Amino acid sequence: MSDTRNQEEELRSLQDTLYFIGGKWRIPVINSLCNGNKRFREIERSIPGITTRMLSKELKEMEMNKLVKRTVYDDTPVLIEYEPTEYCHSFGKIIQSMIDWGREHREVVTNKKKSSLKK
Amino acid sequence: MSDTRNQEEELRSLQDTLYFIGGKWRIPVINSLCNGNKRFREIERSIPGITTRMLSKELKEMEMNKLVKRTVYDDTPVLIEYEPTEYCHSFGKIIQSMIDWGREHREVVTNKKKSSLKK
DNA sequence: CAGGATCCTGTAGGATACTG
DNA sequence: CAGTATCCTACAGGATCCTG
Repeated sequence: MSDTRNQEEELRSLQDTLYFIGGKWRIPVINSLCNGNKRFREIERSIPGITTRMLSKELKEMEMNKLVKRTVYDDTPVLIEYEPTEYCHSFGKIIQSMIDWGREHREVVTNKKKSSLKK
Repeated sequence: MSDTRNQEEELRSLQDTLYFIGGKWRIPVINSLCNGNKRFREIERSIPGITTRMLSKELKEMEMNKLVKRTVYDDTPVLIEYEPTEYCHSFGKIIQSMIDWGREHREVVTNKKKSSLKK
């Protein structure tokens, strides 16, 4: 119950979450799924810049980690749908607050981008 | 006002925030500062694994971006203090929800780590 | 204590082309 | 449509040692 212990535990929880977020695309993909996109191309189009390779990897990992459910309907042509699990949705609140924060601080962040590393 | 436009705007805000989070250490550093750590070594010790090089870079960037205020008190030996700005604090809520999420999903995330990529 | 300077490497992730 | 397969590289970030 010492303060140090508390901070350690906080930090661990925090780093778990950071680890979970992982790469560049995890969050946008979760967001897209939570917005109702289900088909591979549909998700792809909703995230400008992502490549099929990256999306494919993300979805595979997310399936392994029970973040999405992949369903194959095989009427020809094959139809495949991805759906976010509850676990996935549980992350939605954080994403929403990230969106809000980003919106609120648009200018600041934008300025930062501009002045980034110019020598 | 179309739905697509909204989603685009959401995504932009989200990616701004993600960009802001940036590297591996930004969030832990903000967290440490918000927990009241002020001295370089103090911050360093509160974040196991970080190197002086990384902390130094983070703090410098954060100062440039008005996330911290650096104050030099020059009684010998020189004393230096870092303090989070309001802007920095504004990110605190998100960090807190990350901590909560991480805590709540500890097992899941932990299992994920273990089973990560073993062929 | 508060950092700076160097050297080095892994790997995330981009580009591109192909398949059933 | 729904992905796989290759090839390739920039750069984030680790390890180490040094300085005022």
